[in-house]
Amino acid sequence: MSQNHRDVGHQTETHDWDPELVPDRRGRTRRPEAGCPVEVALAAISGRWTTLVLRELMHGPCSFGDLRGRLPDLSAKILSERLRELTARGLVARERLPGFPVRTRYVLTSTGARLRPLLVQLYETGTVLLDAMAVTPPDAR
Amino acid sequence: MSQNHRDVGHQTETHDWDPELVPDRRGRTRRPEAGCPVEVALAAISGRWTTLVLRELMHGPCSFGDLRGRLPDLSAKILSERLRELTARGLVARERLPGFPVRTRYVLTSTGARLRPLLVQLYETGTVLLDAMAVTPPDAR
DNA sequence: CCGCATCCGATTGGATACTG
DNA sequence: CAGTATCCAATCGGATGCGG
Repeated sequence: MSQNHRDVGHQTETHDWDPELVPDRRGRTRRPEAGCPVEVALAAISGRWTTLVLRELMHGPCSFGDLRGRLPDLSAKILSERLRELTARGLVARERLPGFPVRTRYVLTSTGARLRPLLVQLYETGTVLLDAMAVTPPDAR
Repeated sequence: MSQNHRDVGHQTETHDWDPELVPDRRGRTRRPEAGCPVEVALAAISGRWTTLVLRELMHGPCSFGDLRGRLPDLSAKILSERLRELTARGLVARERLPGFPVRTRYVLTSTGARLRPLLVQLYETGTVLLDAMAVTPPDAR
């Protein structure tokens, strides 16, 4: 069930596409295009530290200082940059609480929460790769 | 079932960790560390074009020229760079066939094939994000 | 046909210091 | 407490041309 009709439509196709890997036309790109779902997901988590910031927020709302405390080696500049990006992407919301000193909370949006399965899959895949590497050391060529 | 024992062990912990998100100690890092499974998985697919090259190889073995044909906007330099990286990571194997001109085939290793669920999850997550964006336009702040 | 070498512009990450 | 401003080094992606 792999080699089939090459003879339909206007033969613009160059391939047979695996329907699990590429279920619809948006995945049949010849270049890294912004509209491709894979690129969208990668863009959502792109940038160093981003997955760690998301991990913290998955555990619940955090203030700027909370995040700095949990990720002490992440500079304020980068943290603020990441939070701005995530906010711009609609994955995180900033809540300013009244009073003094200013209190701010960062919370995952419902969209941001939907990244959870991806983070879990990243963890699982990474674990698999680590195990495979242990069996077949990286330089067994 | 969220707030519990903070009083065990030597209280080096700062958190309660979500066991689905962070099943073991390797995920409880304060920095992007090479040993963290999430970093390992991200490193495996890192680099522009990498997921596209993997997508092609998931459909079966390819020669250098096959890949160039399928991804015409990917320059030879970058393609060769990506293939070297993937090979060094143990995800792809290079097979040189005898004869002239030289024939080379690139094939996923069994380890490389295990990236499939990650690529599928990236696609699914991207689709979810695209749908969410359609409902709540990116600039609805 | 299958690549590598060189060069270069753009982007990224980070250290440091400063403000409301 | 919650960030922004500047500056700088390193990395990355890509165009072009050469070699086995």
